[in-house]
Amino acid sequence: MPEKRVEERRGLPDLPDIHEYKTIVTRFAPNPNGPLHMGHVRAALLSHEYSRRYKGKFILRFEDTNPENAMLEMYELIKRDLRWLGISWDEEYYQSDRVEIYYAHAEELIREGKAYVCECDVENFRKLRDSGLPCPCRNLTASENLSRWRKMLAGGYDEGRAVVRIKTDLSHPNPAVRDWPALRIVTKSHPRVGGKYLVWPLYNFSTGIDDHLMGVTHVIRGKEHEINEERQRAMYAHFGWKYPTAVQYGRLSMPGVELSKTQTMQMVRSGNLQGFDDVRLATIAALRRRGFLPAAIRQLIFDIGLTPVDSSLSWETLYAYNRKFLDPVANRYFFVANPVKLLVHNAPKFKEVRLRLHPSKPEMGERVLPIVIENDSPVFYVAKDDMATLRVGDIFRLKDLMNVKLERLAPVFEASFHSLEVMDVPKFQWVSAGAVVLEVIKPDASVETGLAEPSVAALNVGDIVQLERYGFVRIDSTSPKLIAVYTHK
RNA sequence: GCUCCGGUGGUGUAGGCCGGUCAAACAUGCAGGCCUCUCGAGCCUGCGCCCCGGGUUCAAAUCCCGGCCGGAGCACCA
Repeated sequence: MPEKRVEERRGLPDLPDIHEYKTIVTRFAPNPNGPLHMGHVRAALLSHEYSRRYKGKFILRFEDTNPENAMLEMYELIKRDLRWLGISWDEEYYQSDRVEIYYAHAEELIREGKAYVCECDVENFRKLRDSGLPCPCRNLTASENLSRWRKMLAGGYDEGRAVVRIKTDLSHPNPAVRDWPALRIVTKSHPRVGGKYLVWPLYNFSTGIDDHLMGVTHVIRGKEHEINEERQRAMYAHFGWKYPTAVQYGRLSMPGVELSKTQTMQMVRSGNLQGFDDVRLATIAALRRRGFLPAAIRQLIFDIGLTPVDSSLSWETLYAYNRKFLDPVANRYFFVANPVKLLVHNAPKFKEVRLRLHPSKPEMGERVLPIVIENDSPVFYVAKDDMATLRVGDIFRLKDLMNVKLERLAPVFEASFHSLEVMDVPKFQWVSAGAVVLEVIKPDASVETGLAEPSVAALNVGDIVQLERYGFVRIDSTSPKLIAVYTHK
């Protein structure tokens, strides 16, 4: 019993009002106008997790009611990202397939005098709204509004000339919720449904209606939606619906990382970034490419939890979480960045050495590092930076092999054999025969080239390994060149 | 400017609704040690926090008021 308490403390808190509903229903409702990033994933993971905890239902709903920015390729990318994160959904909807439903509800409100078609110039409307006054259209009869509505649907208005507004209390303290717009005219063709519709619902209208129709019980969303909740509540009152339980969380930021979708899209288009999975981004696609594990991202998001306070997340924290999951499963290999040649004289003529793939898990197997011998001396490549720490006469160890004494720095590094047994001297990774060229893309998108031990050539794209004393790395491509992406230390 | 919301170690969270058991917990970070043929992992020790000021109370991180600071929104985007 006491242990259970501790368990519960460490996990997510319970959702409010869970006993008011027989089945808990949550949803994730992305706009397919850009790639998913850490900020979105928070809503997705939390919503999904709660639906599973309470054995409820989880809905994926694409909110693509703005033909101006919906992107066809994003639907699949988003689904792929979600699946990768371990998220499965029970129902899948596209708002662009539900336009008729929104029309029916709009018409109902208009007929009942709870909404009206406004032909006012936006600026005039705002002026009136801000002083709490109705615009001329508001007082039209229901039948006048109905004919305006039919005119809208029939294409009788140009873009921007008419909008359906939901009536609210004009004295609401926040002008932004007064008579908010629910549907507008967009002539641009929609990437999924083409030019089928001219009238498109705005966010609050379609989201509000869908949440009710789909039986959503808990809406988990960022606090930037607080005002939207108020707007939607006004509409729910018109329909006589009960508003779901809303939970909001604060903004998630990552210092030095661009999370904004519009900014990201711009940089991708302008060529400043190489794609949605550019290593400098915190999109899910980029994190996957860099070698982050879904489990690490899930754990981190759950630990951040549901607070309404803003939180800023550093890469360091992300690294720490990922390392915890990666370290036990990643194979180890030798890699030397910026290699320099090293000759060792008078050394035993080893042809190869067998090493564990994981230092504390012999069951993971071994790999072989062959050694080439030229003119009676074994030849190695070691990292330039490592050699820079030494002076002539210093003793160092070629890790897992032998200790040597540095004899001369030029024209090539030369050392003499010292001993075999492990000594308390610097230990450097090395490669020799069969080493393969490996390019590593660093987090700032720069590239470092080096030599990796032969076994690295047999790795597959997607494998995440540790290059000892260098860092974790995910194999990004194997041909024509062997390229890895640096994950973190 | 207006309307909301929030402020716990460097960072991320727990605790706050139901004041005392909170000179405050966990993770990460940083410092040191142990271990290890990796500058990784693991283990141990240490550092470090209740925004400020009043009030209520025997007692406040927790309740109230004020201030300061931060955030969100004020789109015919989502």
